[in-house]
Amino acid sequence: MGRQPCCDKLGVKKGPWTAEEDKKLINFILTNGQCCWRAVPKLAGLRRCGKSCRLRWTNYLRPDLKRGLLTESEEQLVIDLHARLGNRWSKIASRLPGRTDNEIKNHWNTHIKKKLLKMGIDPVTHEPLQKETNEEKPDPSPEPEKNNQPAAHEIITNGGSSSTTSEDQNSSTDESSNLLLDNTNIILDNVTDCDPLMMNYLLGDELAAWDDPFPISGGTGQNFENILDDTCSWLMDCQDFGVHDYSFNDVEISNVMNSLEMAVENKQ
DNA sequence: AAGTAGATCAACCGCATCTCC
DNA sequence: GGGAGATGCGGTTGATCTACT
Repeated sequence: MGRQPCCDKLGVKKGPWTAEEDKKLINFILTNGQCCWRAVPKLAGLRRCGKSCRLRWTNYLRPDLKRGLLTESEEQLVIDLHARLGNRWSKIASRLPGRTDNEIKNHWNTHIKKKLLKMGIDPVTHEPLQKETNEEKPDPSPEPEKNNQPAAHEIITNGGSSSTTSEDQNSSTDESSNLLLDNTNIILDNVTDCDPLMMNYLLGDELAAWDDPFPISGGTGQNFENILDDTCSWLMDCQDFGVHDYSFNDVEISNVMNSLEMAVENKQ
């Protein structure tokens, strides 16, 4: 005897979320926190499956999300991380505060991939594309040193002047970590428009708070307070978040504001 | 102004792993 | 320890938007 299925599929709505549904989900999670997603639709009065609710929350409604295109520094970071981690978008996203794996994946496929191809870099291997494209099947054991073009993350992060070679990508984890650190420092040097979250990431050892950015399952809201730092005046800035679109009434907004203020006070 | 093609991105699907019974 | 559901992840789809003809 296992558990009950996540959703019975019957009567479960699909497709784009409406403002009303968003509002219900936001209200529910603000009140109850993230517990078991399977129970969320029922408790929140949504005709959605838990999976869909989780996705909607993590990819779109989460208050700690940044909106808009990735900055140049974020893009550089994505390229660098992708060179090391491959298509592990969630791992990459965990290094970019306020960004979701879906967002990064989309951005990669629509922007970065093209950019790299334009630069003559294979977005999969991060190695320079073989010029002899007439040879569909290159040497099965190509020697990267033959091509003097630097790899993608070198061009992006080091302006192509790095001494990093393709061998580094196959080196030990420690070496990779050091390289990442080096590149991160370079990025840091070049970052001029870095926002606090980005700085937090770049300067901190690990972004502990972002490992579990909104985990109210324990009911303490401890980390929720963390995201209330200067960067997350998300509800205070309702236009950006689009709260008005959800037709919160004054009382609802007031309740949320009070909660936020209390959390801020507790933190101080 | 209308039609078409390409770009974008939210959401879904299916698989892998984790967790619970 | 094994089976089954829950959750998370990556790939893909398709609706919508934008640019171009």
